[in-house]
Amino acid sequence: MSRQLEELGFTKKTCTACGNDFWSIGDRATCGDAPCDRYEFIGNPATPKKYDLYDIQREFNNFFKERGHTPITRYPVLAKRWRDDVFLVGASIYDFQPWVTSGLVEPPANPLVIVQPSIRLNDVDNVGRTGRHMTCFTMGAHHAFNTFEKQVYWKDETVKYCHDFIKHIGIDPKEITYIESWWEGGGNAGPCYEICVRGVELATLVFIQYKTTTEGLKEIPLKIVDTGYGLERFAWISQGTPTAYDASFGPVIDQLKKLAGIELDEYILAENARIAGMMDIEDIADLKELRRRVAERLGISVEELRNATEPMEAVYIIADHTRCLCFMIADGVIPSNVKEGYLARLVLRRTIRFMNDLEIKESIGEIMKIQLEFLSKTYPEIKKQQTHILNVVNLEEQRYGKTVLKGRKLVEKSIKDLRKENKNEIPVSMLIKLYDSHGMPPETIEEIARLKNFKAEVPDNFYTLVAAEHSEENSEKKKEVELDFSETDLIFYDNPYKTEFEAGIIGFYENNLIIDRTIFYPEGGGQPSDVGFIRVKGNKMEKLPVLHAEKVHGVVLHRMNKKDIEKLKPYKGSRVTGEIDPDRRSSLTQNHTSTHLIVASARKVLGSHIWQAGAQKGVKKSRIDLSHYKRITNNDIQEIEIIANRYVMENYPVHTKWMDRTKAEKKYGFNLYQGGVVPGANIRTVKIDGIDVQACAGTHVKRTGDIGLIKITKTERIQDGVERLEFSAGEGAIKAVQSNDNILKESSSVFKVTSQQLPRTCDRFFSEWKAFKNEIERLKDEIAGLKIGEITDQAINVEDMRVLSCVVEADMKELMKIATDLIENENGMDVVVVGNREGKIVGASSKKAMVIGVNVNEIIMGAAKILGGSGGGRPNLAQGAGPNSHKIEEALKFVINQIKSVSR
RNA sequence: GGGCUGGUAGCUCAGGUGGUAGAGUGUCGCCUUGGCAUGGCGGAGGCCCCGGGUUCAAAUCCCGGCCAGUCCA
Repeated sequence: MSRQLEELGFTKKTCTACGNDFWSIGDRATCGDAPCDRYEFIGNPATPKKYDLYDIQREFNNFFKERGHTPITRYPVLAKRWRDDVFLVGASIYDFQPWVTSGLVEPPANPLVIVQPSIRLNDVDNVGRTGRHMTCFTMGAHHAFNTFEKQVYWKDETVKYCHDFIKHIGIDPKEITYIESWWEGGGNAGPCYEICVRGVELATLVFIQYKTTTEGLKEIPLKIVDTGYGLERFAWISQGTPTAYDASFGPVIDQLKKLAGIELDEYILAENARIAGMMDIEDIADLKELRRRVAERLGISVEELRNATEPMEAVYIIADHTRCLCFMIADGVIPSNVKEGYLARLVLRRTIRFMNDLEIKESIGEIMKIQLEFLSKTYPEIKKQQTHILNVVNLEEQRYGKTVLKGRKLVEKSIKDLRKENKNEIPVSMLIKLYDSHGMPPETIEEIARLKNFKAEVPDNFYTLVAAEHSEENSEKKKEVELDFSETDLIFYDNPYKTEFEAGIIGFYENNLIIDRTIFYPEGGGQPSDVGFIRVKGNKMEKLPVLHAEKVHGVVLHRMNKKDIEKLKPYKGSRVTGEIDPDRRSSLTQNHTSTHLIVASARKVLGSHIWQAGAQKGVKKSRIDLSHYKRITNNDIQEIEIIANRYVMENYPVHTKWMDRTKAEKKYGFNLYQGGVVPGANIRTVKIDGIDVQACAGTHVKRTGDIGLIKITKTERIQDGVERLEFSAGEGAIKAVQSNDNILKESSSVFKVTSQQLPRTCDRFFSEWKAFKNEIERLKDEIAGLKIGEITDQAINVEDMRVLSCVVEADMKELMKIATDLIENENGMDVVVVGNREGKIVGASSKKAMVIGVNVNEIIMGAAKILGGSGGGRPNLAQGAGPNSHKIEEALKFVINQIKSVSR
């Protein structure tokens, strides 16, 4: 590891401050990294020439291109495009994991150079405040992938390249230190050098040679040079600006300053960045400490410092976040409440909050335009997505507005409720609840409370407390099945329409038969397995059903009934014939090709951001999940349906072809992985000319015309940002249409109208029904009034109360009306209890009766007990019922007796 | 994928512990005024999201579903 450095005149030393080993030219006590050394470049650039971020990117690319590296265009920041273990690209090496780094797939070039925008959100709180943290940064990297057969270059050359590049841009080698360290990440590990100049770490050179596993480090067949140059830092050190932000996106900051009407205090910023550089900032407590130290150094109070710096920091945060959002959304992230979409929403809402702090009147779309304008010069692909980005951002802003408005009302109500309880502070538990369930940022709650002269204190560890609310769930890990069989030959690929075949039995695993070749499609890629039969060749044995097929490490397991497996066991090594259910296969095939057509149509109708987020094919119906930032309207669905069916009618051939993964990616891009990330060095491409290409292992029709008909039957919002379409293909589609037809016919026959008239008829019936309902209500009221006249003379006097207790021909509703009317309408009644022949009773009482001590609910309860049921209600109005309706007179007598006993 | 909210009049929302569905706003009519702004009075407008269950009784309690919001991985 050291030969090259020695050759360059470096010697190894130990840092007197941190104890790490490092290399440098000449005498030196400290390692060159913060906090052992402080920033020495602010206001004092380390290079003779000033580089902006674009200059340094070009310089970096050209430097390595001239030295035999092939430049590769950047990958999308949405890592999901080719891998399913992380959401976003956090470093250039993510582009090549796991296929290239595992040695399975050839790299796109070797050696290569790439300038990769990368996103890391774990330090989002530090952004804008430390002068160096960003959510989105540009990682320059040169990579070499060394295999046993092909050695490209390793440590010595890497160090030399790095050294030469730093020298090339004009930094004095005496200022460079190489700190020896160890690196781990993304499932790989190896020794590394951290390269520092004037207190700032500019690059890391990693020599990956291990895989990190639960059992520890495992050597991998490849030796990978993984370098990472923080290009923003290079721009910063070359310009000597107070912060890395000014150096990286100064023009955006200038415009934001104008909009917000603020000036930056370069002196404070520089001092802040210098001190921040000395600190390892991880949480809010660290940030507070940073403020304290900066204030002390400047000789002002923390309060004064905060007032001075917060607006500047907000500008930096907005500039940083909008840049991050541009990449995210341009590359296909749709803001939502889950996964990477949630991360985008988080950043977006944070941006809006800081815009509000600065009282910027413009919408976030306007701010994004500034950023887009700036980025478009370097990234034309972002410019292309401008309309889409602005659509998404504007919609999100509206949504956030609604959320905050709702939350604000909730907070105001909560304060009101708390005041009633004589409290003057919002408890932390409520802050957590408001944030967790309603998305109210605690700072916003604090602000509202302050306006209402109410207290609310957000603890420093607020987000830790929120996290504690969420109990940990443990994910079950699937048991790895170890099989010692050679891979099964999948003959359905060569002969997709074949339904019978012959093969040899090579073994058994649990309830599964293993044969050397098969036409059974094993479940995968959202396509269910084939089913069918197997029989021993030339034997009189009956056909044995195959229930299911799945592929484990290339071996297809044919699941069968246990008794059938036992029957087959003696025939190991024999030949078998097999057949699959042809109708099932043909339906699944039609359904599968249809998914490709529907996704392609959806992209056409809704935009190129449409991405398949999952799919499940079936015989009768299938479904696909599409990423889209709003609900798909019925109009859109119908248009998608028409285009998909047009593709069918135009009868395109469907080409399938096995291709080298890297070559396929180069040719078709990541749209290949629309249907999900597929494994392996070689991938099978399914191409419908001019419409769609996907990496797909499923079975497909020869020509789109074979599908027959595609019918989208249902849409459903399965998540924010993901819409599910259900559809049927071929005969299934016809059946779906017929079933809709039946529903229509059945419904219209109920009304005895044609189906064309159905909507109008339904509407008419419904409004008539409502009108009748109201009419009945009114009539019951009237009837109750009439019945009152018939019974008032049955009232008796108990002490000085008028009491009525009798049977009336009336239903529950009428009984209620009678009882309440008699009490309320100044008939002089004090207690009324009425019952009917069905065993229902209702009682009501006047205030006077209640003062005397008559509680109708208790009386009714007792009376209902006589009826064999129960009842209750409020002291002035109660109801009850029971099955022994013939005892109604007895119950009513009981009522009188009760009132008498109470009034005495 | 998991957790937590919510779904009631056209709109915004109330409805401790099951017991006659409410307010504000809008709408319509009448009154006040020379007319308007306004003010007063009155009316209409509810499958209390859907489907089960518990109960004498469910907007309310329980289970399932649909829709929306939100936090976390």
